[in-house]
Amino acid sequence: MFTPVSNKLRQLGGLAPEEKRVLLAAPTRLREVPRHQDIVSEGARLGESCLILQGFACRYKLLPGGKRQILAFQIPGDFCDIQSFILDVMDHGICCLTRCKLAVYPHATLRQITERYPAIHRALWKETLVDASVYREWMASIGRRNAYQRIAHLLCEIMTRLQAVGLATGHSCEFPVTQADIGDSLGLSVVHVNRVLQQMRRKGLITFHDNTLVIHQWEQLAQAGEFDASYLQLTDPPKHERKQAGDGVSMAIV
Amino acid sequence: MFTPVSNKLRQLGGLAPEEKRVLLAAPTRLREVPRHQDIVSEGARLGESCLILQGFACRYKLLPGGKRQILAFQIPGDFCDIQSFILDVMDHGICCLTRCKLAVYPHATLRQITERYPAIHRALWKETLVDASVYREWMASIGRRNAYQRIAHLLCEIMTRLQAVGLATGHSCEFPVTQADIGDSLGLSVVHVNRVLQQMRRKGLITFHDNTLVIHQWEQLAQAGEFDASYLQLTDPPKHERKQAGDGVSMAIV
DNA sequence: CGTCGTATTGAATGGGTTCAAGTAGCGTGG
DNA sequence: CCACGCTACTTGAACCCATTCAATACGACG
Repeated sequence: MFTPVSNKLRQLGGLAPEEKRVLLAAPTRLREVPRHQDIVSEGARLGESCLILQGFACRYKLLPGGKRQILAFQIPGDFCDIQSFILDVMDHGICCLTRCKLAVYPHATLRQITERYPAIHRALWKETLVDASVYREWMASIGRRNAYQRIAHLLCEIMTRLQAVGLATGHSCEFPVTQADIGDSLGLSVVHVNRVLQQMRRKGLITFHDNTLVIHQWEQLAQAGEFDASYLQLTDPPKHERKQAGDGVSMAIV
Repeated sequence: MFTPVSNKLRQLGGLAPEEKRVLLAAPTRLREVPRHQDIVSEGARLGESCLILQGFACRYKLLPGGKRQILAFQIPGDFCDIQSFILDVMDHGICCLTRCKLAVYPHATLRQITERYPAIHRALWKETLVDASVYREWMASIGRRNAYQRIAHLLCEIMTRLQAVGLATGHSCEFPVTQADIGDSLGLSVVHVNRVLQQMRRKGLITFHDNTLVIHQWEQLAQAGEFDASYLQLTDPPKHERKQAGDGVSMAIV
């Protein structure tokens, strides 16, 4: 069913079959959140964390002036608010870009699991460290790359991450964001995003419409964006068309 | 001796005295690193992690074009490369801004401790989550604030963090960075940093020379930078002149 | 068929960069 | 003691990448 999740679990480093089973049996319920609605809002104090089964979301901050900064895009398999398990108050919101299906993990359950299984504890920690690694790369992008490079880099990142969880076919994937979203994630205006995307299309590097991104010339785009996937900490090189049995485990609530 | 560390430990959330003792007894040796030298270099695979006892450091990335992005400033009490305990390869370097004294924690030791003491495991995880929270705030700053706001925000952050570990007296602290460093941390050119700092000086908001930062008008600067300290996750409100007994624990190797 | 959200285009403006030159402080060595 | 070199800071002027403002186009949807 939710192969992205089992693919993701494989990334999560060194979990034994039993530990994977424990993690998949933990969520107590399924939650659905409609498009453009918060999964978690800034300032919230939570008693549970959510794993994305289906759909796209984004972390974001709203600044006093009304400007928005998107901090990350979250895709199926991401444990999108696991940090609330440790930090009391959310310093940012998480909003659905599409309708999302989530698996809900009560913090009490996570507490029991992490105290009993140090390997799971480490795996969840790792998940947040990979997030942090992505933050760092974005910071470098926003701080030191120009608009063309930033957009190229972002598109390569999205494609690579979706490939890793089996949600891309070749160099094509769903990426349900508006040009305004891209702007808010890279510190650019909508207008300029539009112009740069056109440049890339004219050069034949990409097509991007109907929420579908296709990268026609991976090498050129990756080079333009100085993209090197190592910061994503993917243990397996992203392969296309990988068939995944999910280690024979499946999610209890589904 | 190293009061910043014991102050920091108090932030680290709900550690029992014994657990603090364990953490302080764990480092096997002291390490000193001279100014402008890497504590850890990008690409390194480490067998140990370092806690900063004295001195200032910064995380950074070098981009292919030769540009540099500073990702964070690290101060005494920061567990500056704990992430290498979980992630195999460093995706960025950490460089000393001043001579640094470090307490070295072998990963094997950390492994034993975290498996035995879930609370310490959580505390170390939390440390990295606070780092991530700071990354997010910086991203918002670099992406959506102008030069004046960015610099104001950074100066407020530094002051607040140093206050929290007892390294500021009132609104004055040591901040041993060049204007180029500030530029590289905020995505600005040296020239522009210089001009904005002069603006702030002319308005009487700050003085900043000889590596000493003084904020004369905290309210104005904080407002200009939209600074709200909550993202720093300081459990105690930073108080000046706080005397700290360190819970009667002290570091074994010192 | 009007409306809303998104994409597109042109033109003017501006925040910040880049280039270039000059200044100041400090340690070193002859 | 001064020349020298190094690093950090400062200033002016030209330029440009990206923003802002404003108008238009286009498709989906009730």
